[in-house]
Amino acid sequence: MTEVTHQEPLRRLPKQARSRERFNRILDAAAELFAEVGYESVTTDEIAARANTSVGGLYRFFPDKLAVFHALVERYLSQLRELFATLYTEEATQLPLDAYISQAVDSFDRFASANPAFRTVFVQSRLVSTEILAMDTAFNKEIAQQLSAFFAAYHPSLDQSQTELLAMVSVEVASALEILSLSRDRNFQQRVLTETKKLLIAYLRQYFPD
Amino acid sequence: MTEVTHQEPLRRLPKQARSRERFNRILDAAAELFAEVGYESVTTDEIAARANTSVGGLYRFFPDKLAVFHALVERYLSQLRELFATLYTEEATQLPLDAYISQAVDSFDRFASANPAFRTVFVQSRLVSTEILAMDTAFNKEIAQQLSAFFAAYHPSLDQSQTELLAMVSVEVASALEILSLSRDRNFQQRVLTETKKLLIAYLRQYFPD
Amino acid sequence: MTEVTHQEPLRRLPKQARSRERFNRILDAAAELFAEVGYESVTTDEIAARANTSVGGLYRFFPDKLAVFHALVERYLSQLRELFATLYTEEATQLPLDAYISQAVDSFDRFASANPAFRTVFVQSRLVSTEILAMDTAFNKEIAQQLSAFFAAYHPSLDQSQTELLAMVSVEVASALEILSLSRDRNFQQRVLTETKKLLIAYLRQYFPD
Amino acid sequence: MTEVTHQEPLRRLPKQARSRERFNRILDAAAELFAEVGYESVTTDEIAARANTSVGGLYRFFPDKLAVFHALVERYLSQLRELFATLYTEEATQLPLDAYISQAVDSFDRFASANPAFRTVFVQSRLVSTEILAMDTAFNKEIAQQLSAFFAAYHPSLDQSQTELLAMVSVEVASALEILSLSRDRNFQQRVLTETKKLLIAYLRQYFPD
DNA sequence: TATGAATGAGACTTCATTCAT
DNA sequence: GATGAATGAAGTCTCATTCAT
Repeated sequence: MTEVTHQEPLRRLPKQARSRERFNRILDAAAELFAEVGYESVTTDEIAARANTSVGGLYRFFPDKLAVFHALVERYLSQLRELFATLYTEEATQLPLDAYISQAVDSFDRFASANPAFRTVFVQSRLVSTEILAMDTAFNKEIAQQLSAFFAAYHPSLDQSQTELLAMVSVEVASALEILSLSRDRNFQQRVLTETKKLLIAYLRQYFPD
Repeated sequence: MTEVTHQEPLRRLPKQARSRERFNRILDAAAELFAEVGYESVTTDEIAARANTSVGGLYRFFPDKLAVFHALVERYLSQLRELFATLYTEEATQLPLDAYISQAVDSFDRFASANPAFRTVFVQSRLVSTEILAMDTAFNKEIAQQLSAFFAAYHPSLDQSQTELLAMVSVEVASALEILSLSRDRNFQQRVLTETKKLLIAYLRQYFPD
Repeated sequence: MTEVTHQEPLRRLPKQARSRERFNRILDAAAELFAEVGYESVTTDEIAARANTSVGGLYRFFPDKLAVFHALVERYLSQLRELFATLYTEEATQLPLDAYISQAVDSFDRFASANPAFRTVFVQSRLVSTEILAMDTAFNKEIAQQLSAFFAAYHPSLDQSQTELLAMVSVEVASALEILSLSRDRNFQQRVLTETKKLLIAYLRQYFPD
Repeated sequence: MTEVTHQEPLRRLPKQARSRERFNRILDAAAELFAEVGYESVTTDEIAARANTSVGGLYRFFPDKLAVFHALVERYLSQLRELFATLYTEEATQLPLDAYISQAVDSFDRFASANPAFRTVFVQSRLVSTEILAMDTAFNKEIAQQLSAFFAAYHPSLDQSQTELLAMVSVEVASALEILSLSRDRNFQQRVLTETKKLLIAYLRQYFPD
């Protein structure tokens, strides 16, 4: 934990295609490395090298190493926000619970498979900076509230604290099993996915009998 | 990640009561600090200071910083092994599923509450050294096999790969929800504990209808 | 101190009016910045920016950062040479000592006031490069010799080593008091100027009684 | 100019003889190097090497490079304060002006000869940090006020602003000529010293005729 | 020709580890 | 055996200089 507060998150937001591409290459490289050996053990030189740039290139975009992590988390967050937005639509509320859960778990799986470093990076948030921990916490609250509102639509008589609890538990479980699934081959992944759905359905059916 | 392979895990296993006590004080200090700021960010001076020793004192027991982490994980592991041993007994097999799960979740909760740094430390294993990752993986496999054998006793017709999957999923879910529970006050912890039991029971009942 | 010896002092002496102007703008910017924060702390980017050019523009005229300092010192030197040339004329020798000193101190004050960075830049010469130190030393010797010749004209019986010493002391004192004067408001500057004249007159009158 | 404000001037004030000696060796090495190539061009590695330590050793005493400069200036300042304290005594006021000036110039010369880096270091104060500039300014004011009080004792009818001006001019001139003297061999130094006395006496006699 | 993005050497600083006391 | 001062490798970041556009 080097710095706790952190101004000036980015040195410049790249507009040119060329710059934008390098910016994202750096974030991709950082994601891999952070997931492989952890934030502190990654050197800025390594990030730059894996992104096919020089350190100087990295520091053109980011004021310091922490800002790279910060930007990476923000990129994940905005992608996830988008993902969840597509899940909580009008029509979704009309689906039977089984179908809805199945679809949600599949969506999340697609995201996590496409972003293998995602979870490992998030798990480090707490340790990297309190500001990033706050981002993470705020995001989780946001998602849980969205999902909670969704549950409330299914079963309006449940009180809010109860739907929020269900939401948190569901998200937590889905995330944990997603990581487990990613630890092995594709066949294993499929089997875990199936169990995740069975588990969530069995659990939530108790609250939403229809 | 400083070193990946690692000989000579301990300089000496302290036999004298005095030594033994200091050894444990160092591990306690390390657990707190690793959980607070992460392995790489903790300095050996800090560990020693919090354990009321000097760096030199630390290096009397541990050949290097990694060995401290290693020893800490081993201490957790042996405690957990003990815990699980009390759970998989002859009599346990006689209990109804509900009662058994409830008891197991409570046991695990007691352990985790008593060892607040436990999970945060484990989460870092992967990143700290491949050797420790291996320890962790081996341990999880061991636990899952024990639990899997247990499940097989409940329902002998399930094949092994299936009981192992159930075991892994159950352990993963229980762990994740335990962390979630520890993130807030005691009231929240109780509510999450209750949900954990409901969730596991609903899930496993599908496989063990009786 | 990056480089100590230094070839190729300038990339090209600009002839075009446009170029000439940019060249001087760079030197002006550099003078300000060197005086504000010192040679090493100034970046070539800052010089270029204050001169309303780009780094590339700067490197079109100067092979490296040191050359900028070098050129700046040379510009000051040639201005000073001109100044002193107007002071050591035939007619000057005819003036009474008081009048002559008064006029010389006033001239020097006009120059220093018009070039506020001048002294701060010179003070750094020693530290920036031995070549520039040499320039500075050579110049001081040159001035002292001119002044010494002048003194000899006033009082032919003094030996050369003595007139040279008088010259060096006089120049040194005038310079030091000029800096002192520049450290405050215009009123203070006037008072110091008056003291400078009184001091030099009192001192030199001992050698040139008439 | 790296830092402008600066907390925590020293990491630890060495009490043990061993430490104290190393502390002073570092300051001596720093003085030489700062005088040779300037604050920014000196590396902490060089300082440590010339002081026969390692960088780490340096950082045991000083939180950063600036603190070394700071401590060096403070050491000079306290030595100078002592020096001036011995000059402005009761008895001194009884001496004839000539004798007093001669003695003061000699004292200052002894100090400057024994601390060859002194003036070059001071000249850089302005550029290194505003805090150090402030120290320097405050010290000069202090000295000028002491000397001014002394002059007032010689000639009570002069107003304060006038005695202060005389004091500043005298100190400035003495310093400048001291540097000039140090630029050559011992014979030259003696000759400049003699001129310094003649100059100050001639100048001040105008104000203190007796 | 002018621009400013890219490079990478090198500076400052930390901290794991050793070892004299 | 215990202490904590000393060492120096290694990491983060800056900035002089180059060069593609």
